[in-house]
Amino acid sequence: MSADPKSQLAQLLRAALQRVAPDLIDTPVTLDRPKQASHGDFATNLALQLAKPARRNPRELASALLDALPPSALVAKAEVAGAGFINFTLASSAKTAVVSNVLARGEDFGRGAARHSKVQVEFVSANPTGPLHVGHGRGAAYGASLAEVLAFAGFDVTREYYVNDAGRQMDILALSTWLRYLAFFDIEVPFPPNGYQGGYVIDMARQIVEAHQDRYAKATAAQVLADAPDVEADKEAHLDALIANAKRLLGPDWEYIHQFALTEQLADGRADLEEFGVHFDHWFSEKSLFDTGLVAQAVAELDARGHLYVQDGAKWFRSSAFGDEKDRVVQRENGLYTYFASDIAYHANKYQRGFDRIVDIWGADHHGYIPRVKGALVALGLDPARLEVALVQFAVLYRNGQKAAMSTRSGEFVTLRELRGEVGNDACRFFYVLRKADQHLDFDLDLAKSQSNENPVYYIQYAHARVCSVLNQWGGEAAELAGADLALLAGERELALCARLAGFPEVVQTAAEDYAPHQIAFYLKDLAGEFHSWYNAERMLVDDEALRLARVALAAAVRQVLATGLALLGVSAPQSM
RNA sequence: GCGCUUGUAGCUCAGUGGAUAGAGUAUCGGCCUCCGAAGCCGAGGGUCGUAGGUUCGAUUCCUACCAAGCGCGCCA
Repeated sequence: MSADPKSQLAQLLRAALQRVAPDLIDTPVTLDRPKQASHGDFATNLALQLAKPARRNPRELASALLDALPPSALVAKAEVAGAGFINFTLASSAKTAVVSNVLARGEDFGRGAARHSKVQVEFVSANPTGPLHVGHGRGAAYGASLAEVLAFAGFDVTREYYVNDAGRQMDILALSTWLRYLAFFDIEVPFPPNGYQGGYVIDMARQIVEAHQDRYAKATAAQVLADAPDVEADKEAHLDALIANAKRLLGPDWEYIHQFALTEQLADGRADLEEFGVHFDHWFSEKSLFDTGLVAQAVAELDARGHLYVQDGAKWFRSSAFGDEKDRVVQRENGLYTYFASDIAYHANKYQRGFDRIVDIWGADHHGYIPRVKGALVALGLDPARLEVALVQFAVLYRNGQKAAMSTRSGEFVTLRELRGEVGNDACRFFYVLRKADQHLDFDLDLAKSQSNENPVYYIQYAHARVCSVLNQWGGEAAELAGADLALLAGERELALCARLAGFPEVVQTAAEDYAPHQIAFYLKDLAGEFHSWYNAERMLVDDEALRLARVALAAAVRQVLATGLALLGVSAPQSM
């Protein structure tokens, strides 16, 4: 069979359209899978679409189309229904053919044709200033699943993590680490309230003590606090003064502390993500953009194109001319580039690397940032349509029915590691992608922990394990299944399962187009449900040899698609559980 | 105040310019001498935020309003 039933049907309809209304041949032919079984396997509203331009009664048009439909062994029944729908019921053989198709293609069933289109997906990109928390977890799960789905749909995908290793936040982490280190030598500087409070900072300080003893402790508390504004008056200025003092007092050693903290946190995050099944092809350093001069270059390019102006000593990008609500600073009065400037350079660099499509996955609180980045791209003469920003709402944690505070600086957060440890990687990955990314996610910790066995992921995994168990008891060779007489799969549930399997490639494509891996999750729930239903209603390992082979073949096909789909979501497909 | 997003069953959420709007959970009632009961079958539960508009047809698209979340720094 050269094409799937859906596209064959569409071709038949176009032929009928050519004969009934040749002047309206451009009317798009759409085929839906009706919700109700009584409406057949596919339905089209073609006649309803044609009714107005053709100025004819839709039901009359529908029957004219039916009369003009070329005969095909594919269609068992075709009828006009409702206001003017045409409902098709496929021949059983056309429905069951999917079983042999799945078994023949194996893990490639559902894979889209290679598109030679390079897509970059950038996600997580959390500041390496502390452990990843549950909010990052959602971005990680979403990004990783989306990247898998895009790759499976046929795109050439690159996964990237943008490391913010150049900014003030890293300085704050380095300072925090050093202050904790000094405390080991009784040099007590009151810890700034806006420093990083987490215990991991103390751990890093201890490591430095163990490796280098008092080497970095040649300072007094008074020196560290010299000329710093009062914390109460301005805690940010206070913090900046401490950072400046630390840099001066430590000299070249500051770089060591800074680098140590960065390396440590990056390695920790990386290990965390790897354990979560989230892999990256590239770790792109923000600092490298400065070292290679790309930031200065991007700003100079904007300047050369006449999109910058100086006001109050700072350089502004005229982003309001490109749809942003106001202009933005790219270089501060003190000469330092803003984060926005390095982000412009970063995105210009993404374009230079030749990606056909660039997907940025951001926290939804950054939505206001989109117009200025796209504006900068336009200003640089780049096509903004190639950049797509997918927003992920933060997960709001609930503990004991209360919203849990979540702040990296205060150290009050639930880490991704904790969550994974208590809920399990599979349930975690699945739970995260079980809803649309741009929807708020209420993550009830108590529920997730206490009722983790009720997570729907087990429902799907259980279906997979059940098939595996049956296959084991059947004991035959996979090759035998190719000889199954699929015509014996005539039950209502069996045909429904076949139809569901046949829909998998479409689900993959729409999930990729909509950046919506949750569609895979819902599909798998449906597939598992229909399998469980069939399993309870019919026995597979029956005495009749031919029937047994046909049913085992169907079960094996279900197992394959469950395994493929779960893999796209980064969830394991256990043989037993 | 302006902008973006969201409002669907008690709760958590899918869904779609089409036909009688779905699932999980919770509640109630059934199903293991038979391939795994982490399962299945059934029941109840809805003005799809409100009001207009476009359409043969709107829960879906448009407008206004109401409510919630987020964003409006020479922070990142």
